Amino acid sequence: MAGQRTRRRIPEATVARLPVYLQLLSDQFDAEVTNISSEQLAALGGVNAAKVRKDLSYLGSYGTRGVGYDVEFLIFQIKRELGLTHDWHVVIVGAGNLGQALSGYGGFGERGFPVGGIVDVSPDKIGRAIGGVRVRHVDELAQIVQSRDISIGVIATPGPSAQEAADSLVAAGITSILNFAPAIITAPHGISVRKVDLAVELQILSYHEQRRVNARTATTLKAVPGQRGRGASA
Amino acid sequence: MAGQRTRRRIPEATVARLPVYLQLLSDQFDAEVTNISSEQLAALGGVNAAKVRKDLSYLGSYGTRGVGYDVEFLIFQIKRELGLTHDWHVVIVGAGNLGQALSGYGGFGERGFPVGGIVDVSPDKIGRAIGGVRVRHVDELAQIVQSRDISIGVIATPGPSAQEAADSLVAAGITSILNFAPAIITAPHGISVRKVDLAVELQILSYHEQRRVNARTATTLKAVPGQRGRGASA
DNA sequence: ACAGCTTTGTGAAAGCGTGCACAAGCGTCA
DNA sequence: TGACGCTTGTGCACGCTTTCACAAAGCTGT
Repeated sequence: MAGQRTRRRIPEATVARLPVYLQLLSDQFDAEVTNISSEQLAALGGVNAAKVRKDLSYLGSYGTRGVGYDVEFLIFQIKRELGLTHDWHVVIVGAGNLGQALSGYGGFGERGFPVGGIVDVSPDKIGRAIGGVRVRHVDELAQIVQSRDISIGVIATPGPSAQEAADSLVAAGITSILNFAPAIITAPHGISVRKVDLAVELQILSYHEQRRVNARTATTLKAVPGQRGRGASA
Repeated sequence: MAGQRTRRRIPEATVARLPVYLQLLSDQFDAEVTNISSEQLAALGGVNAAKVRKDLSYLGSYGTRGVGYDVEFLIFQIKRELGLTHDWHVVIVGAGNLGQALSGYGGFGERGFPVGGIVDVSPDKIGRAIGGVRVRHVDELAQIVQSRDISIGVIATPGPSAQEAADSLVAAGITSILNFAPAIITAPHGISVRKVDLAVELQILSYHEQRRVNARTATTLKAVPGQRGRGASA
């Protein structure tokens, strides 16, 4: 029965891992592997096997004890659960460096998210074609969204314009937003928002590098005495 | 590696939020706000005020009760903790679509992570200049890394080449890797690895869209909207 | 049919992260 | 100087996530 899909709620942490399993399984499928155990899949993904099994168990009991999982069938089930049985067109707001980079990079279309439109406000960007898609004015957003039944918007504007872009997307009828701009945006309840900030990722790495350096100098100096309180090292 | 440093360890979840606070505080500083309360900062970031205070408390006791935090001082402390008191050059492996997009996008340099080099294996890419940096052969990686004292590498190759790229980076002396390729890579213990997969983010959004659609068709039977978005409220 | 080996699916425990609630501390003003 | 109002810093409880451990279940060979 088809109506069973909404009954179980999949934890957010699991949802975030399903695409990874899908990726790994697709690689295996291409390598003509037809069956895989949770242990093998865990090794490929660098995670714990029990976690893999628990994650997959949210989809249903699709494994065979003593054998493992059928690769092709599991791929199908994950795709179904993630809603990847059809393409989702996306619309990109912002045709600057980042927007051009994102739409020029073919990765979206290849993975089931073709670019259905790009909009900007700047007259000297409108009309240009990027990655085969013509840049249109942001006022046409609602029309673009409706004509292609688009529900996912990508924000690739500069930080200060991000909230405005989000408001436009919501007004146009978008229900999910992927925000690449370095700014926090707010959206009405019921709209899914995710943020990817390339600089933030680098800053997190920087923190670990920083600690590495600190640890190294601290080891050289051996135990630094005193320094009571905090914020001593400058 | 020597025994675990007992210097205060900041939880990973907090480390991931510090760059966000930094961003917000910088905006406030530009707007000439000199003092801010945890409540205000929380509102800007769409998070809980207690979380903000707890996060900031890992840096030290830099707030003033009854008053709040000094914006400029807090910016400095976060930067210090994240190791952002100086620029970190990065080297990009892969000069294809994604690599070109990343280095052409000025966002890295602006935020303290200038591109110190780009390498590829393809002869027809080597020698070309992208975003002011000349593409060199991957064999020159170690030399590039050492001459500029680079410790962060960015992988922008196709998925199948990602592990090879990672191995090259590690061999060249890199200690942190940001992986944009759609593949899981493994690195020796002690190397920090982070993965950003644009398609994965979209797939997570797709899951929520999928549920929305299912929920809508199911509302004919049940009147439970059960909406769960991410991100902030106003 | 059964013994032995493999692997799943899942309770239960342990580990983290989040948010509440409040005492402690600081500034202000009479 | 003392009382009052505001905000930080943090103990504690709760909920989500991860990991362990093992019974249930399937396959193979005798």
